[in-house]
Amino acid sequence: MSTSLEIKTDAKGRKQALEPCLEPCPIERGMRILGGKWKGSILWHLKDGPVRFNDLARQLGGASKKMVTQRLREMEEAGLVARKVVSDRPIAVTYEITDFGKTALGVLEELKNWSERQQI
Amino acid sequence: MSTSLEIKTDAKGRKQALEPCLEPCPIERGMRILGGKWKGSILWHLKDGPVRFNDLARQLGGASKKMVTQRLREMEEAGLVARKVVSDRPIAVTYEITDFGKTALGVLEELKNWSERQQI
DNA sequence: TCAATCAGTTTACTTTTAGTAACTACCTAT
DNA sequence: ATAGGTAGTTACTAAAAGTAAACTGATTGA
Repeated sequence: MSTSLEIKTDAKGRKQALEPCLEPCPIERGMRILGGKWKGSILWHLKDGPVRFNDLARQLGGASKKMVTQRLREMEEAGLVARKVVSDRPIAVTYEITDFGKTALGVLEELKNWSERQQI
Repeated sequence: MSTSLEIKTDAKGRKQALEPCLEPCPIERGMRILGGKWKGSILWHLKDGPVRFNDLARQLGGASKKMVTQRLREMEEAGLVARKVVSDRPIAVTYEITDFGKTALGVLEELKNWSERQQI
């Protein structure tokens, strides 16, 4: 009476999944790119324009610099953000969202709206 | 030249964030509810109707029963899924998505579509 | 000179998560 | 009796994620 069509019983009566969710199913894959702690928030903070490292760390009050650095590196590697050295002399670095990063904003927008609908 | 309006320099020249992202900002809150490993996939598998524990574990090939149990408990507590004992005698349990759980499907749909657009 | 800013890095831990594999306990069919 | 099903637990390990706080090394302003 199970509604799932994906479980089959073979000739010898053994059960097996026909379409086991291969480890990188789209939802898991997406979660691994956007789902780390702070990643969503970082991307969201960059959506209106480039932000400098320390400003970002301050806005994410609660995340340590190490965390922010680590996440930014991962996100750089994933192509979601770009690091730009604006000037040395007084060294200045900004992080900005890439075109690819922008494609993820829709997901975050949905997530944000959804969270906000749950009043707690 | 920073584009962010949220950083202010006080009377003594010290910088501070005006709107630091309070730890539970909507995006982080949402991620904590939907973002655990396997949670998204579990919810997605339940979207077409109730599924039994072992079927679910099989479909999530890769997740151990322990993981599946743990996630299901958390999701039950969050009100995303409901556990129903269908029969004892031959014991049978199904998990089904709640109305609240259904409100999260939009987010997952977006995430899934987004992931699928990145061909890798 | 002293203090503070920039953008991090490093150290030294602690906590959380994920994972395997074996086990419970009960039911059913061979 | 044995093998397989149901739905989980338990014990233990390994890896990942997180923390605070100190430290670079250069610059800038009082």
